[in-house]
Amino acid sequence: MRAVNANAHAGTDIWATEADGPEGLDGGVELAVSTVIFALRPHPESGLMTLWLPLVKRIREPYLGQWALPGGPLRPDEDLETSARRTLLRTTSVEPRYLEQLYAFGSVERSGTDAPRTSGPAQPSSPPPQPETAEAARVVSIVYWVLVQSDEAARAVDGENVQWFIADDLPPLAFDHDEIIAYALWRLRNKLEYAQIAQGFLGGEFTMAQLREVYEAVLQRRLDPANFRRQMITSKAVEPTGRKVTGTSHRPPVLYRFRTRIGAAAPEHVPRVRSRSAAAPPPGAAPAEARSRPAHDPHRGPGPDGPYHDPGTAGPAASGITPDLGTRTRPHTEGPVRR
Amino acid sequence: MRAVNANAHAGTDIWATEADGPEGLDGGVELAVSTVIFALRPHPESGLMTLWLPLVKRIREPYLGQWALPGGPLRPDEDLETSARRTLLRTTSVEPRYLEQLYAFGSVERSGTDAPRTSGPAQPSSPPPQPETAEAARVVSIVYWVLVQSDEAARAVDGENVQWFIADDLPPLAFDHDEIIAYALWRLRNKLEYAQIAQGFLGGEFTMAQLREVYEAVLQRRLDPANFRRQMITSKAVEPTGRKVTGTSHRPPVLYRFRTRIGAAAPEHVPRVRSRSAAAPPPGAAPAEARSRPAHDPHRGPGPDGPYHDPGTAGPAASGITPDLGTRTRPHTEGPVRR
DNA sequence: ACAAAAGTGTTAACCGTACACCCATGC
DNA sequence: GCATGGGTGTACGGTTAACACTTTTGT
Repeated sequence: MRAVNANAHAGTDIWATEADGPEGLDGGVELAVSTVIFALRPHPESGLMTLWLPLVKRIREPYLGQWALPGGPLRPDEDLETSARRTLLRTTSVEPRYLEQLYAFGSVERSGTDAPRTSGPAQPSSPPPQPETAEAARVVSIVYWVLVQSDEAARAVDGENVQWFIADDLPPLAFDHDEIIAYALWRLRNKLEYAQIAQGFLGGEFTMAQLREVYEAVLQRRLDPANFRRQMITSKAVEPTGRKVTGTSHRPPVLYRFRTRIGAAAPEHVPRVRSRSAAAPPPGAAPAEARSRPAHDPHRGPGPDGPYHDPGTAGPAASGITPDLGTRTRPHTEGPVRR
Repeated sequence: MRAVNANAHAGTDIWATEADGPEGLDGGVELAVSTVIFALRPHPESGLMTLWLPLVKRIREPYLGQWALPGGPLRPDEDLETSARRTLLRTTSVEPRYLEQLYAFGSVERSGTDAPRTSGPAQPSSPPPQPETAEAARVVSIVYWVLVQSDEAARAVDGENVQWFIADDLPPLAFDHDEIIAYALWRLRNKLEYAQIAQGFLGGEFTMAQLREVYEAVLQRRLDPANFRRQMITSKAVEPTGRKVTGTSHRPPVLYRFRTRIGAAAPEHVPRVRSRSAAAPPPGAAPAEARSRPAHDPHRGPGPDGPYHDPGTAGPAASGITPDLGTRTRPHTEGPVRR
């Protein structure tokens, strides 16, 4: 790669060859930035750590009164990421521990009115005739996903129109936000397996059990403590701080920290790693790149990353899609298996 | 995932809680869609298959005369992907075999003028003061990457202002297009390892040698023919058609086909797989998600996918980042190693 | 002592890798 | 027959996955 113009930026991406005259410059297309914010909190019933996210109640017509993702129009003097951070602050008053662009949603149909929108996932097909409601301008939403530390999120009380919900059990949502969230969830779960984003939910120091709890909560499956520890240690992702936790009524656990901090904004390129059965992503909605896992997330900037997973097809190299991390479900607290 | 409002679409992503009045609705922010188009052609010197991509010469002021990615403004009645396809047709007259959203680039600085744009990769930092050139509206570019079949691309002759270049040896580019291409290249190479996008360069039938040639060209390393074949076969990615190629001056090779076709548009969630040393992505530019591994690419729609790779950090599960595919470099045509 | 969780060891199965070797065809 | 890929066999080594076992603390 020969970066001739080092640090080139700016970019109008011009229709260089187009002899097009004034041509409709985004006539009527608005740009919004939305955010999917994740935090871990104990489940009200089981008490197990679970994924939660905040939604805001709409106070305008299209979908008035329904729940939607926090977001807003992009300001002319504001970067996309900055806009996402501003939304985060505004709705939850907490700082992001991890932030990354998810995807740009721009179907013509995903406009304002909750009209027809016939059926079937966003298939290529032909542009369906617009519903009656003529107004409602077209909006392209660039969505970011964010991780916030659990205890921080706990402090932030729900505001007037803001409320936290369990990510896997949401109320009816406005627009295509259910698909967006499904995609974000998929990305989070996928990326957790190859990138060190778990620290997005943790503080600077933590025990192996806490780290494992994050993985178990996000991946929704139990992990073998012994294998999990070894993998985290041998992967060089974490290192012991030397300190311990006392007063636990059992052997005092050692505290660990991540060797490298994850940023919160640029596009990144992550090396893919593994993946379990690669649960097919939500059929309808989301972006493409995400599968993969990509691994990666340099600037958190561009790119869906990676290693995301595909709708179903494995890849050539995908021959051995095998489990990973602490693997197996292990008896744990249920049944008289062990001992 | 409880899809309450099945197939919800539309979406203005409203600043629901915002009590903001008329507030600057995208005052001056324009939306463009650009495309990074890849095709394989033999290298003029070595004759080896190499990655090429078409660029267009700018005919307007910011960066007049320089090479840039094909693209144009988003039409109000056009989907993002449709816009990308239109650009592809316009510049190369070929059909896409694979198409996926790469990332949305929207830094405030990446505007029109090739002014200051100080230095350093797009770091969070504070918004640098705008250069003198007051005009040049701000543009947010949603970039797609596309794969076209080699022989098709070969037919398309270079137009007036369109010319194909070797992907790893490009001329100075306008705007931040060099970073965008670097990111797209990273994504292509990364995704090839876990998704079946190789068919984006091939026809319906091909020999193992041709398929391997695609991998070797994109990944820029030789693969062991024996192991490569086994992996492709056992991964169920391809299957023999029963037909053979004759007149080869050696044992006639069997023809294969992919078991599943890759689409060309929705966001996808791809299961991550492996990755070699996970070459760090280009520092400056790109998106975040891309790294990794990611896996997945449902709709080609949203999300960087995958398995992208990260700038450097491996993931927890990334413990065993090992090679894959046919592996090793193998003597091949050089030196008297074999036989 | 006992419970409970932290942490260590061990082993079988699987997969990636390397590389020797056989096969089929044109010249 | 011989050169040239196409295609098969196989053994080594590293990693994963499962699970038994030891350590350390509070009560």
